Amino acid sequence: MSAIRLLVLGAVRQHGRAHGYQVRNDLEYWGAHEWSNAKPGSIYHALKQMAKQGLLLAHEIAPSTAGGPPRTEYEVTDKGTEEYFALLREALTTYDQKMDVLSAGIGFIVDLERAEVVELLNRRVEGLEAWRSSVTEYYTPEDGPESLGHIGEIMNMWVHSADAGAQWTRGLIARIEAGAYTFAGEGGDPFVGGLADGQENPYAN
Amino acid sequence: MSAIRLLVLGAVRQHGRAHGYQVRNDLEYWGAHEWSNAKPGSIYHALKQMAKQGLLLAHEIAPSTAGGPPRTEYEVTDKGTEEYFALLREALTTYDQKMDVLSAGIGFIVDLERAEVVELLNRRVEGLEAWRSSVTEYYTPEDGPESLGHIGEIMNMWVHSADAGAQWTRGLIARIEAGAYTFAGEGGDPFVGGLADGQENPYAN
DNA sequence: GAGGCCGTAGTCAAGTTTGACTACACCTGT
DNA sequence: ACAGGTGTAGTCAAACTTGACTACGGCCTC
Repeated sequence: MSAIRLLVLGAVRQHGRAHGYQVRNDLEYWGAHEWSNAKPGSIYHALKQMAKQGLLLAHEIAPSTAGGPPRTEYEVTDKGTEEYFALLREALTTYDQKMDVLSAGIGFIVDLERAEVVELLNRRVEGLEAWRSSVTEYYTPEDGPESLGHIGEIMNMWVHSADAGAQWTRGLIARIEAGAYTFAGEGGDPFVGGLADGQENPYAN
Repeated sequence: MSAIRLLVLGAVRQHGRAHGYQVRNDLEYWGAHEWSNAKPGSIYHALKQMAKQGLLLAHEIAPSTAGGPPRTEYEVTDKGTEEYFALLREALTTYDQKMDVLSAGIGFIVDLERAEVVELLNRRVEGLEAWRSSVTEYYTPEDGPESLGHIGEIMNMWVHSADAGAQWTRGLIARIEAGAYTFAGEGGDPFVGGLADGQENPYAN
């Protein structure tokens, strides 16, 4: 899974209804173009594709109010919402080393309830630990680690990075259990990481 | 940069002359299909593409000796060797979080000289540290980290992972400086992570 | 000895990603 | 008033990736 669908679905969902350029701006505001494949072409492609698959509803819209060509606005359908939450849960749970997907998941984490988030992250830690031991078994065979030569350093890096990932995840779990942030179903203002409609982007170049 | 070109160039280079299936097998032996995009289609595509670009020389070869369709053998050209070392150096130096590229670089690290490797890895650590401080400056603005809400956790993850990467790199540098492994220009058998011509792959499924 | 399976070697169409490009409207100075 | 810059919105071809598929020979088995 690539991060783009989750990012685009989440961005559209936060606006209720959004056109491509708005999504593109939101994602740039999050720095997503730096840690994921959220580039213009990919964003517009994802929008069209998901509209074709019924995850988004496309409204043809008259020429923009702010210059430029006419634009298409999108809305998330029920099916799209289902897909969104499936992707979000998967992003938080899977323990492979895809930083972009995990980052996207963290960005939308407050759309889930606190208890579920803790459970998903715990599953992530478990997966990471299981994977770690399967790797160390593989690269510490009876004939000793030297048999792998410098190739063993690759495994070493994986293990190191799995450990770091598990440690970070445990820290996040602790913060969340201690009451940090406001999650779904907890009243209060949900934190929205997007740009309001007229607000300018302070981080744009 | 994706890891595939480096992997394919390196694999062909180790054999001197290799056909696609051989490369595919080598990469599977290294587990590369698990941590990179080294899947059949990508491998054959990379071979053809690089042949078209003059990085590889393609020899049309008669029907295979072991059943199956006729095969094409490839050889790395001078231009390809240049590209190979450029990619290898870049893979070891750049500090972005692409595990697949770095893994591929580690796999071929002994094709460089020990002193250069240490220098490249030191550059990697420096880059990581510089990037870390630029991120922490960005997400600890004067109005405090709270302004970012849970989005700050994304930055936190990056920083955590940069720290882990730097720490692992320092460990590797120490092992290499202490004399581990045999590098280019040091005589001795270079460690070859490939399969010899008739050898079967013990890790194939 | 024929049918089926396995290993070898590679192809292909469909989908995705990339980065440069287009097209339009507003603003700004001269 | 109009040339050029800037911001808005999106398109496009080329490249890359994916995973399922083809095609062929040898081997086993009944």
